[in-house]
Amino acid sequence: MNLDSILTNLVADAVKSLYGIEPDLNQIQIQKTKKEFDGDLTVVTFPFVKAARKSPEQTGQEIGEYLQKNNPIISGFNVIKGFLNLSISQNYWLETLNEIHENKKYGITEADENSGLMMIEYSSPNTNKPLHLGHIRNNLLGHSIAEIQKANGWKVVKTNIVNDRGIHICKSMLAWKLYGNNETPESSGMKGDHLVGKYYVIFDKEYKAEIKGLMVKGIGEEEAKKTAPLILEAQQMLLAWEQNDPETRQLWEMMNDWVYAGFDKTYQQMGVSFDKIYYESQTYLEGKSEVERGVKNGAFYARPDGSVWADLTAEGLDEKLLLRADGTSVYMTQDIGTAKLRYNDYPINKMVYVVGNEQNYHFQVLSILLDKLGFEWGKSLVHFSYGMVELPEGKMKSREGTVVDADDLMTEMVDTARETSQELGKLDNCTPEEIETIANMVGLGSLKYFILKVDPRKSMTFNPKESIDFNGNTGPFIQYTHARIKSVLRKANDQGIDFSKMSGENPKISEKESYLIQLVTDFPNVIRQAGEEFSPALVANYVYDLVKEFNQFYHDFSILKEENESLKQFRLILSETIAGIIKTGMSLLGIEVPERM
RNA sequence: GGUCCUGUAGUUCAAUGGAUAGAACAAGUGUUUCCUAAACACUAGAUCCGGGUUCGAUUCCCGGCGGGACUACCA
Repeated sequence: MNLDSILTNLVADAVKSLYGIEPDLNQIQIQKTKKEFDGDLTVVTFPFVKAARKSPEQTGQEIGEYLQKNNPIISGFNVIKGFLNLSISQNYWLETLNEIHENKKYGITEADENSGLMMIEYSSPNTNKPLHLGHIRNNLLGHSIAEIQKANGWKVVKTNIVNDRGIHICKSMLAWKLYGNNETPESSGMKGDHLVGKYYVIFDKEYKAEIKGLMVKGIGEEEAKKTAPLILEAQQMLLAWEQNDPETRQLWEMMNDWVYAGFDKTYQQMGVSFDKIYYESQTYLEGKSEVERGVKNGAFYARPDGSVWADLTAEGLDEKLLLRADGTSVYMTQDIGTAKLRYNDYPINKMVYVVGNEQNYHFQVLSILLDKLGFEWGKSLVHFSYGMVELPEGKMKSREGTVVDADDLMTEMVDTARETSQELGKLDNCTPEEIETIANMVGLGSLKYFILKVDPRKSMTFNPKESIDFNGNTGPFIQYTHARIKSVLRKANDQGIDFSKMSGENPKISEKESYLIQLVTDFPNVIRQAGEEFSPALVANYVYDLVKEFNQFYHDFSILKEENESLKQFRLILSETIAGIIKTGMSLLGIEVPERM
């Protein structure tokens, strides 16, 4: 039982016995005492003033006296206006720290056979171009949410739905066929996803030229877009693909394989992985048959031209296309099929889609459609919707070449980390392998932390220059603190100091130190809340807060020089505990922390 | 037009309805006989506007104003 709930019950008892009313537990607010006041925890007494029929000061005084008299963990109190500041006894803090220190999995709830299964879909790339900065946010959020939910006792299946078919990949294929001269990743030395992306850009360029040419001839823009030979040919290709045309299929498989090899490298460097990958080429037919079933039972309707629609006007939405007039499926059709397959494959209790907020409408519709089709889980799907990543100059636009490529960015971050380390002489005693490992941890840690510390719902600005900063609220700052703590612990070990647990008399600890223990006790709550709110940012900001507080303490005291043995022992235990929390917390963000740097 | 999201220091981010709205970066000033100076300390700076609910509102409600997304036979 944590301190908050202990205190809540104590205060409830106090109010009951003093004023004869049973307070609503929600009314009892326990919060950390602000630094400028004495005490550890604060009870807000305004809600009881009416029942007490006394001033806030008197009410606080009475409750404080009652608490101190009746419970040994309250060592003192003071009252300021409606705030009752309580001091918690040192013994309580020391015992708590000991318990936490002994618990190697502190804050983590492991899944057991009764745990629910959560499927988390993230990444979901198209196979026509490499991953960019937007995908990075998606991947990092997806991976981190999976880790956080695991830490909350869920069984988690991470999944990726690869959009490997459709008009977009036909565009790359067509351009490669027309202009590619049989170029391959081997012949060009390019990473496969980048090579395919190159042809996607070429298609776009040539297509635009055709549109322009048609418009010169006096054809309207809309008409030109629809009738340009390249787009007609791409559409033809999609049809040929759906009809299993061998040549088209072969080209498609070859180019997709290039892309997958490229993606694998990117995922590996980013440190994300999947338990199960679905391909739309394998799920879209399932969607088609589901849609046809919907037409039969009246959930959807066909128009004279053969296209199939869902009428959602009753739900306050528009009509939604589900199958084109030519019988090909659209995005929504595929998501219906994929959902069905997934629920056939796994006993899913909760389905989470990590997809950008530009698709809020899509998932609103998907939820309704699945419900209409009779899937009882349709209504309860979670769209974990995150905001866009923008650059200081504005939005990323592939046309204007302002897209930040994922591979380039990661390389740049690691390079910068390596250079900075070397400039500072940090890695002078390391082997080249060690230098690489640390540069990777720091460079990627910097990038990941920069992105994950922001509330996912908000759109964020990514400034490449600032993200490589290693000071302040950054990944490297946290990693650095961890490395320093580890360094102290190593030296203590070398000196033969035993800090496996407290022994001897309890030392007298400072207010700063009890505050640190208090922060430590928050960790499990932070994990729980981060899981409920789907917010890695809560974990990130908590860890930073802990590290910052610790750093201040760390510089005011000299741990190893401390004369008092029990105090030295206590400080080492506190340090080790905090290092453990930093490591666990950062691992929930998918960030590694080095032992030295 | 409709639906949804969002507005906090110069900038990037915080703040279950609670005390004097916190950090970081950028600017300025200090601190290395010391466990790692990728650090620490100090100085200056903000809730878009107007109502309402409340003992108390950055937070909740209503109305403006600003920014964004969606409202495709693209995925």
